Amino acid sequence: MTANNVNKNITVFDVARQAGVSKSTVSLVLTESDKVSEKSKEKVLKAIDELGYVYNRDAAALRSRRSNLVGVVINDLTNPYSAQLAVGLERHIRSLGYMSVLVNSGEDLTTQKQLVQQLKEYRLAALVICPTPGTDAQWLNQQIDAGIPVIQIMREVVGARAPLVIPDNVKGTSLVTQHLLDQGYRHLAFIGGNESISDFHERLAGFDRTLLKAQLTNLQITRIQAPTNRHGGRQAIQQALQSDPNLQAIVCFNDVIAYGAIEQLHALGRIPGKDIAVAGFDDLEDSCRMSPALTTVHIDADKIGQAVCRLLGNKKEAVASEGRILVDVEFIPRSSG
Amino acid sequence: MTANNVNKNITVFDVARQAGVSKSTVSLVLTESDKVSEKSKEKVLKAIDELGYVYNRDAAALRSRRSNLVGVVINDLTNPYSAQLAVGLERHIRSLGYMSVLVNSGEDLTTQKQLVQQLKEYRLAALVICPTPGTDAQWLNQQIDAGIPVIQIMREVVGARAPLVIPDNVKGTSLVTQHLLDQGYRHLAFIGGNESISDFHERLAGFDRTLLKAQLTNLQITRIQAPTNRHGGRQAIQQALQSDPNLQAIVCFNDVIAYGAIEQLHALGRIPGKDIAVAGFDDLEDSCRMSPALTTVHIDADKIGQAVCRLLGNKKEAVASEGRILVDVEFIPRSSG
DNA sequence: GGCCAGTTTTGTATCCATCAACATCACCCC
DNA sequence: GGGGTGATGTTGATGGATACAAAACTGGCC
Repeated sequence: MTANNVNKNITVFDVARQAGVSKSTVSLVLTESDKVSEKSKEKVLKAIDELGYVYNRDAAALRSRRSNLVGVVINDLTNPYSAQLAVGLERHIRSLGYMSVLVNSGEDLTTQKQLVQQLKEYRLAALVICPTPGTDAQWLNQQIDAGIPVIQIMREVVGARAPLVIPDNVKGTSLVTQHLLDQGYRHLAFIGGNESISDFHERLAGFDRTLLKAQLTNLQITRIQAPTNRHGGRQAIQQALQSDPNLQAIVCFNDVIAYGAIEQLHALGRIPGKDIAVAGFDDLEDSCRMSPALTTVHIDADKIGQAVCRLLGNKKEAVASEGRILVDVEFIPRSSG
Repeated sequence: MTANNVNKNITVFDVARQAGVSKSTVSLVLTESDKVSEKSKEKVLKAIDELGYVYNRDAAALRSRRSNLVGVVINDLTNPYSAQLAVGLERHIRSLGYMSVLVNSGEDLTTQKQLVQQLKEYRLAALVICPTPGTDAQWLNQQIDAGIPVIQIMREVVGARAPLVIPDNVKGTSLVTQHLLDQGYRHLAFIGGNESISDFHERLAGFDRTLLKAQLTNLQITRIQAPTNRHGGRQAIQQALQSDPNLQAIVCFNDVIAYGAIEQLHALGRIPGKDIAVAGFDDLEDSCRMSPALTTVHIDADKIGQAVCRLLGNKKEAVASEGRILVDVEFIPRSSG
């Protein structure tokens, strides 16, 4: 009653008293409203600093019926590209004043469902999801109907009413394939990936269409699916060589597959980039530094982050105006192919 | 006033009415208290299901003055071991009923500070941090004093009053070094890492002490620090070979450094595991599958997760009883050394 | 002084689950 | 029968910020 209560938290009320304004004004400053004069704002900020006040997000979220958390569901954080993407997304989301809650579905449908169910309890500002194979459009639409703004990235769930941010996969593999054809290679393979994800179809389509358009008669083409990790790459190239011993060039579903392929070629005593051309997709940080440096397609994780932020910022408008953002990619020829 | 208000959220009150109990009882069920009869519990769960009630964490956190969020600050998510660790941690933390908020400091001190400041606004249940080099013990202690239970992992900030979970680094490199000595190698190098982090000192200590204990007179030892990525490994081995052209065996600070070293050796036409032995530390997923398979030290990310959870569970007791949990490591000899 | 339109500020109700303290109940013991 | 004991259940106040509407300023002008 008399002594200053040590155990009590400092609230907007204390700040208001210290600054000589009402708590509403403090709240306006905290939410960066422009309806507050420079003078009041300064007084409030000074008081906040003096008291060491810490904003209470729980109380804010309770009243405003929405937190500033953005759920980010990544399919597989142990995949280097996903990690790179997650880091970029997190930074961008934070720069918008949101906090990202990064979770990993591990490509497991049940885990993904549980995660989203749990995330809902936080009244997310938005949900960014790189959907696991087999994700149900109806389920995703349910989440949207429940009031969560959903943004799909990297992979498309057909029929979902959520805006989408993906790299231009078709363009990427088209450029790679054309490059290899231009060098005179006619025995080509596409290895890695899995038909249950949309980007596989797109990347393969870029490959196939380019071959078709070239109208060459002496082509020999091999296609091998494989798990998206190094080991998958190793196995796939083994299979591809079995199916076509005169293989000249390999388009890999992504860089990790390419890493595996290159390792396996080394082990077989064949020199990648010389005996056989290898190209990837993603342009991981290591790809430019390995030997041989990997020919690949650069996806700018930063641009993906920016696109997601554009959608986050737009809120309403976004869904209607930009249902699908295609992020440009860049072909990077290096010594491996 | 009369019609059912469509826009209104379903709350514990609605559930209580549907189940024919009070809202406190519903709350008890939600917090999994054992002070509620099986019969009431069933009624409540049925009502929750029927109404499609979603728990509101914000309200809960506001009243209970603590959220169920656990902040996880990782130093560098693009490092594969960190990613592996983060995934393991996240899974464990979730299994305890908490939600992990994964953020990436990118080894940047200012970012780390900002992140923690932001995380504080959520009244974290705990903060798990893999501290960036240069982290100030006093700053960390301030956070603890502010009421956040802090757990350090992988790296130690000397003077911080936070419990610590680290792998047995000394044992790891000791075993590696002894193994190399046993094979008769006398020209050894330790490459990679940086003296501003505690694990570097520990791993180097394991190396040095083992050499000392061996009491050999014909040793030639090289030590090269380098950034912890593949490129660092490539550069470091280049330097090491310059300093000792007859190098026989290399102890790498971690697997990523070893990957770089192996690549560079390949490029120089020297066969790792045959011309020169290479060993790593971490045992990344790829390490057992590459060629040559990498001799390394296995750190079980799961065990780290378990140890962290033990600390999370204990609350009070933990800090006193288990200030420092040393997670056992396992030496894995393979063909690279 | 009074009035206007626009900008700032303030008072009050509200968001929803939890806590503390208090009822209730069945059961048993002396 | 009085009252103790332990398990369940309930009431009412509470946590800290924001939404909303109403009030209090602005400065200019009749």
